[in-house]
Amino acid sequence: MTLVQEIDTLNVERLFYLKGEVDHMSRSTKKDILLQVAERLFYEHGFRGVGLKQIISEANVATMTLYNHFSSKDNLVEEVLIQREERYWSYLDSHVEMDSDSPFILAVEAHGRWLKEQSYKGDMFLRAIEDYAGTDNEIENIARGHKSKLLQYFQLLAQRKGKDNERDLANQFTLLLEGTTSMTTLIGAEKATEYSIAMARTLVQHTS
Amino acid sequence: MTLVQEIDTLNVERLFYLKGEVDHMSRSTKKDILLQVAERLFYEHGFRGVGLKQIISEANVATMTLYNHFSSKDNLVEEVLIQREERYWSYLDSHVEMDSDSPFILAVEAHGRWLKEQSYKGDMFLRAIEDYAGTDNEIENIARGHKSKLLQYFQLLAQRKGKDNERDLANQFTLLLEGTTSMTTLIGAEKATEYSIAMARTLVQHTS
DNA sequence: TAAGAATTAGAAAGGTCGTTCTATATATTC
DNA sequence: GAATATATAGAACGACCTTTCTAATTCTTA
Repeated sequence: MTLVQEIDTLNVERLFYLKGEVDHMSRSTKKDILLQVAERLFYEHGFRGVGLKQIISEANVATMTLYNHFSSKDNLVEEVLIQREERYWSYLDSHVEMDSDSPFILAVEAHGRWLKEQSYKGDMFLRAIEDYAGTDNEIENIARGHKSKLLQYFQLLAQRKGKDNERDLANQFTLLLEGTTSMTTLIGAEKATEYSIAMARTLVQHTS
Repeated sequence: MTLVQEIDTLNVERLFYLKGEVDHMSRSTKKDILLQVAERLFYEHGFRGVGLKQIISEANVATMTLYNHFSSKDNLVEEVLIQREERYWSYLDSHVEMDSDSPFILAVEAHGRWLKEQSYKGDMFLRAIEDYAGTDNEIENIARGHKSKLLQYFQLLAQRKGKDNERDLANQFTLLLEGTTSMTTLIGAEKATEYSIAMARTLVQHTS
């Protein structure tokens, strides 16, 4: 059982909410295309900066096809976030060898690769929190859920490695990842990751 | 001469661009109110999430008063960013004692106080870069200018303190500040700053 | 007090937005 | 092959957007 799977068993309700009753096998292809196109456009221009017209146009789909799969634009945003989160965790999971000497460093490296391939410009979840905060929206919940799972991830990792200050270490590494993501917008994923790995090594060595 | 002033002399064109020909003494009160209201609303709901109608309504001014002072919404965004940047730098300048033993720590602390008072939720400049990227807009230039000035700031600080790896240190501290800002959205400025200061101390001590 | 500048409320123009509707066409399934 | 589900194009809706216009009013200042 991977670390992410373990966290999921701790948060059963949230997981159920995330996966819903969706049968992944019988998923419509059109829906997948819509999710993919929407994610790209939302990420590039922001949720509010992209209209449904552009999405259906680039997805080569009729208006009603979108509304057949998603009850509203907000619902589309929600599903985009859920899909992106799943991809992020499977990415982290597949790159972090828990029994390694330094799983923390591996996590930072994996996050760096994710940035290089999927997040060259800012963080979609943070953006969702900011854009939809205070509007009593499910979107914010989903995005915040992802972030608290990140904290849990590092906390559990610290626990596994017998660190006594799990909570502090988890927060520091989450801060490090968030900083790397922001820096990617400024100096690119390559350099940002280089610096964060250097910092991570220093932290692991010199934190009680 | 403070460190920020010194950086400004290095970037004369940009400074001139920022300050323009504006005579701060004869500035209209209405304009100030508009800038203040717009900054608050833009920060809370995003540039695209706030309409001019809401801004003029909360500022208690007429539509034409806004257009008398700003040529467009984009121009309003620009001036809001410029004003916010000025406030940020005077904030940092007034809190960082350059001759201190650890000006780096002071800078992190000052940034933390800025977050607590002015940026409880994300970074306005990063957001501007993301929202307006690729649209050939002055807004992105202003926001990116602010970020590169931040890098310069730490680079100059490192240089002053006789560190040999100025560039690396500057990038690492900028990453740290950006991470703190992001974490503020998740766990609040208080705790985020606490963690970043701890990390900063570790870094200063154990980086060549 | 007279003249010029700034501000006012509100309407109007011209767009785009999210969403719904209609009517036709294409797939899928029994 | 009939029945059911899914997709199509595109018009229509009302709401909201930024920007412009008008004409009356208030403020500033010489």
